[in-house]
This record gives sequence, C-alpha cells and structure tokens, in this order.
Amino acid sequence: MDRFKDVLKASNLKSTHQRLAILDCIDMFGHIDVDTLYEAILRKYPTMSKATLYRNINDLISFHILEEVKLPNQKQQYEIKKVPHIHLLCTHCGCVEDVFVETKTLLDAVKDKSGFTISNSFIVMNGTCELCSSQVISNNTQNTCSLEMQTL
Amino acid sequence: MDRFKDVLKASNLKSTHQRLAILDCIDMFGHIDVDTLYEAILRKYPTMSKATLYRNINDLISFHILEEVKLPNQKQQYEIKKVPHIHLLCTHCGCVEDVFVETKTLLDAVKDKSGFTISNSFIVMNGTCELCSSQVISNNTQNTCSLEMQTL
DNA sequence: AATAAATAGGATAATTAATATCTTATTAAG
DNA sequence: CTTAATAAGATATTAATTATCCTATTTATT
Repeated sequence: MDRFKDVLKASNLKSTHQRLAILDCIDMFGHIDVDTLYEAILRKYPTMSKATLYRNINDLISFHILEEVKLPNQKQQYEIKKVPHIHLLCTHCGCVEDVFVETKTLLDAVKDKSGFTISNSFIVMNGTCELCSSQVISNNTQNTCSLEMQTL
Repeated sequence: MDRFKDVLKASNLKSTHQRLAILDCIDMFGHIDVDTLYEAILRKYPTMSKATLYRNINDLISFHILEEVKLPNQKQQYEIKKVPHIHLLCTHCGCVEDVFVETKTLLDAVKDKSGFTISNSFIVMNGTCELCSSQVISNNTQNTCSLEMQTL
C-alpha cells in the first residue's frame, strides 16, 4: 500500500502520517498547488498545520522526491518526481497532462546552436485538450479534467 | 531613442517616465526579477513606488508587451515579449540566454501523441553556459554573465 | 513492549510579497 | 494653456512563506 514509505526511508526521512498524506494526495492529483493540496489534506487531517505543509514540500523537493511544476499564468504546482516529461496545460479546463515524447533531437539542436551543455529541460505547452476540443465549450462552462480525490 | 513610446501608444497606454524606465531596464537586462528591477530603477528614479512597479508589470503583461519567464528554482522573471524562443539557464552563473530553434517537429509529435491542440510552448533548459564550461569553476567563484545596467 | 534520541509537527509570530485604495500629479489632446 | 483621463505615490491591507519554540511522534535499541 504505502509505497512512499520506502521512498522516504531511502532518504532517511521519517514516515509520518502527514508526509504520506502529502505524497498520496499529490500522487492522486498528479499536479496540484499548495492551497488545493492543503484543503484536500485538511479533510483527512484537520489538524495539519500549513507550516508543516510548506516545510514538507520544501524538504521533499530538496530530496528530489517532489518536483515543482511552473505553468504559465498559474500558481506554482507540485508533482511526484518521475522521469522527464512534457506538461500540457489546457487553457479551457485547466487540466494538466503529462506526455512522454522524445526530446533528444531538440536538445541536440539547442546544444549545437548555443554552446550550452544541457542537463535538464522543462517543457510546457498551452492548448486545448482532447475533451475540450470535442465539445463546444460555452463561455461559462468548464470541464473538470482534474481528479477529485476520493480516499486519501 | 524611445522605441517603447510607440509600443505603449499602440496599446493606448500613456508614456510615463516610469513605464519607459521599466521597459528600458527589462530590455537591457534581458530577463529580470521584480526585486532586481526595482533596485535598478531606484537608482534613476528614487521616488518610484513598488506599487507602481507591480501595477505596471501586470498591466504590461495583460497588453502582451511584457511576458513572464518561469525558470526552475528561480524567482519569477520578466522579459520584453518577442517571438517564441527557448530559455537557457546556466546553473553555474545564473545567466539566462535566448535561443531560437525550430520546435515544430516536437510540437507535432506532442500533438499526435496527446490529442492536444497546442497553441503555445514554454521551453527552459538547465545546463552550463559556454563561458562557465570553458573555465574551471571553483565552488565559490561565480561568473556574472548577466549585464550590469550602465545607463537607463 | 519499553526507552531514549532524533526528528517532525503544531501554533504562532515574523517576514516577505502582492494588491487595493485614495489623493495628487502627469500626460496628451484640443 | 486648459482640461479630462489616466497614472503615480503613499499607505494600508491582504496573502504567501518562513522561522521559532515547545510538544509529539517515529524508529532504533534494548
């Protein structure tokens, strides 16, 4: 069940309920900002302090367990660190999708042109997701592609 | 001299000294965060209020004259809006370079795989710039590739 | 299981960042 | 030069983030 226990242990971090809740919740949402995360966690742990949330997010990032996701015109979001991938932000419904596509060709081109040694890339694309495209979206209708959290 | 006067006029925005200073300064630095920008502008306009800076940054963004630049592990930066390009962040000296490389192939691949209609892409790469690569950088030595502002 | 050391959590205060409000000043058009 | 529109500055307010300090929990060891 608690695969994140092992992840924490590997970094010599204690498996507190709060940390596991944070990780499970982020994992479930895929991508989430601090406030939404806090709200969601409060339902399960009404006593969790916001300081604890901020502290843990920062700690988990410094141990490379979490990763920040910076999206244009959006609050900072976080995700479980995984293999490199591209983020797609639907500007209609706000959902964020991951897509795994080969980027080596682009990185090589950039390297050649700039002289930079590239170690990492962060790619975000704006657009319209398949669901939103398939519907005629009225001005005040919004899809909600993002998961609701069922159980923590 | 003041090419930004025309830019402002085109959006029916008044050419105040403050706005021109903000635009000139961002243009000179290329990429800059709010605090550095404020500091730099204070040298020329010691009376400029921070509220004015924030207000103008937001206004200029909404008129697509400025654009936010989100870099990993960095404070939010801003640049003059230009044609789409890739940002390279040197993790040694902190400098940010623009590089103009064809991305259509990647966008098409992402589109095919995801079903998203892509309207915009934001690409940042981390790495080591040419100057830093060419030097043996000791732990506490940092290049300063970023411009110092000479005249505003 | 009980104990103890290390570490993390919670509450709160403090700091920092960003925005809103209101009055005065500046811009730009006539 | 005058005037209407808009922007600036000062300040207050709100929001976001971090620091501090004391208590609680975890985990290794007996």
